[in-house]
Amino acid sequence: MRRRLPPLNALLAFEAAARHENLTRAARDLDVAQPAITRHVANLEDWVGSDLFHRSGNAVALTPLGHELTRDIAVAFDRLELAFARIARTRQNELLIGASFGITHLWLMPQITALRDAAGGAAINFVTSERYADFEREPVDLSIRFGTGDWPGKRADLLFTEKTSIIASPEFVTRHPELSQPDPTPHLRAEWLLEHGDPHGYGWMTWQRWFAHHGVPDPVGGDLPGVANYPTLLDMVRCGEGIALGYEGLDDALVEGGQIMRVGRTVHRPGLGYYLLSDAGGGVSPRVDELRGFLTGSAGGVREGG
Amino acid sequence: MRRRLPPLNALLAFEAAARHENLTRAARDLDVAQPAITRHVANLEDWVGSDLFHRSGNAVALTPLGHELTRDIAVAFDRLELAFARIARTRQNELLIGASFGITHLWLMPQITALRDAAGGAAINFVTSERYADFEREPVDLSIRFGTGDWPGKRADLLFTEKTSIIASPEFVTRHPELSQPDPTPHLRAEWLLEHGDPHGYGWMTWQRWFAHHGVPDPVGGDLPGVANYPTLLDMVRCGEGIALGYEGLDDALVEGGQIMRVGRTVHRPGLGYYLLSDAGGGVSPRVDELRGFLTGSAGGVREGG
DNA sequence: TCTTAGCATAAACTAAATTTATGGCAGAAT
DNA sequence: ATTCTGCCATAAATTTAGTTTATGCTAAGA
Repeated sequence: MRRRLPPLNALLAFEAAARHENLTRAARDLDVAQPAITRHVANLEDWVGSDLFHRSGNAVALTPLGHELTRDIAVAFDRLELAFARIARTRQNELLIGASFGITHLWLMPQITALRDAAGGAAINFVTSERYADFEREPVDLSIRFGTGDWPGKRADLLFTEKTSIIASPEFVTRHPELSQPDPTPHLRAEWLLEHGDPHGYGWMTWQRWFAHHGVPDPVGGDLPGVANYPTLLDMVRCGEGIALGYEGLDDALVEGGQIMRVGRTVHRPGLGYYLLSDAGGGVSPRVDELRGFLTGSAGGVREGG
Repeated sequence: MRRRLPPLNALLAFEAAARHENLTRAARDLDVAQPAITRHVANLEDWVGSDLFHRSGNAVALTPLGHELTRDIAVAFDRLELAFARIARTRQNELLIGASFGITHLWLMPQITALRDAAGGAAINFVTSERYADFEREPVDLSIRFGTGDWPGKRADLLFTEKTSIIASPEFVTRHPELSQPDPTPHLRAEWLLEHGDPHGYGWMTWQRWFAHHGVPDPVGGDLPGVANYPTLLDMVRCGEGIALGYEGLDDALVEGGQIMRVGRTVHRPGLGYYLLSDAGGGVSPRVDELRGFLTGSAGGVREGG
């Protein structure tokens, strides 16, 4: 198994040149003289066998091929940077966890003390974002994501499977008796619906999907304006501003406290749920293993379909 | 935005050394003398600030840190290799599509001629595997995967949302009248059930999930032995060897031909489905764009919830 | 037309990578 | 025990790849 790779330093120079679309600036960026870049780029073009830049006298512009390569090279370099950034943090006994606002505030924060204990002295930091792609850009040791469990190259441990139901404040339900029917879905009105923002790409349950699943025509024409994060959404429901889709595991505290209630039948989409992602290899930092064990245990050791 | 990366050639040497856990063989692998490797590894260890190998006189063994780094570095190099492999194929006017056996045989092959036309002269090749992770190891231009649409760094176009139902041969149904009931799920017997192999990780509908979704106790204790691929599964159902879960879009031909029939209610898990994956940047090869356009169109231009 | 920004080329130079040569350590074989 | 073998480390010599300095050319803008 012998690798077939171009000269790596040429890649570095090319990537910088592509980033700036300007060889001189790339040279400044990398702290070398301009002809060094010229040479590296020419070298790479030679290796590839095609031009990566169009030349027009005093300027360069990426060819389509150059564009494609740049993306792939940048991704590879990003990975390397991340890997080294993460081990640097590990040696400082820090742990970074990535999760959405909802998971962070509604599930991680309430058990923060136990979490710190489980991490055995490591400092735990969070990076919260509604865009899971962001976790690929941070040196996270663990992250929590919604999906099917299919993340190539990652270990994925199931935390909870998705179980959703309509949630509303008790006042809202008494004001609208149709919500107390066995299946309130056909009676929902567009103006009641509150949505968690831009979740289509992750397969989260949306109102659109809710109606599709129930075979009921969607009372909303297109997309609903989304609330920025899930805790805010729950707050709005609590205050009676409308109804939303509640996730078991995230709305439990409010339900048990009687501030919101679930109406109608709970929908279970088995195969979908929140997963705890970590590095596939495992065994790197015992801290990570401990924390993973604690978190999966804390989720109730839920098994699929359970 | 200045990158903070270790000397790249040192990474190359280290990765080879780690792969072999033997500096001498790494040197042979890279066609250099052994001390070159020693030097590079020492160099990298210096940069990182920790040992990556344990030394014991005449042998080396990776430290945990070394292991972790190796994985990450290898992934990054794999990406680079793939990127260059792909552009090499592109220049030979070849297109590579990755898909499961089921998708390949039941959906792509029947429209192969149109496909070739859409690709405008490019040679189309397929890599079929039931393990989606394999597509990360091949220089595919397009791939078809089941999931939520959340693939960071990739463009994902929805082909079909998941709609599943129980399928059986007409003979099987007449032999077992309970299958003709409005909801046959509670009456299914464990010995009838045929399963598509090892699909848990992708969120595919399995019998376990089917029963969980219907709130019916699973008649099977644990896992069912899986049939290796979906076309075979359909064949077995057609021959009356049992019943299975049929995917709309894949079993259509057999259903329309009357060789199998769907019984009971179709389950729609909106948010899950087959997606066409391509490079996020786009615009690289016009062939790819054309083919993507053709395929999404061929899937009926299904929109979510439709 | 002149100026400016930017790339290419050539030749000189430098530093980094590599090799050759050698020594030492550990485990296997005698 | 002793020898042999495989393997890593170190040092000094050497090569090559990367880099710089110097310069010329091109196109766009003042």
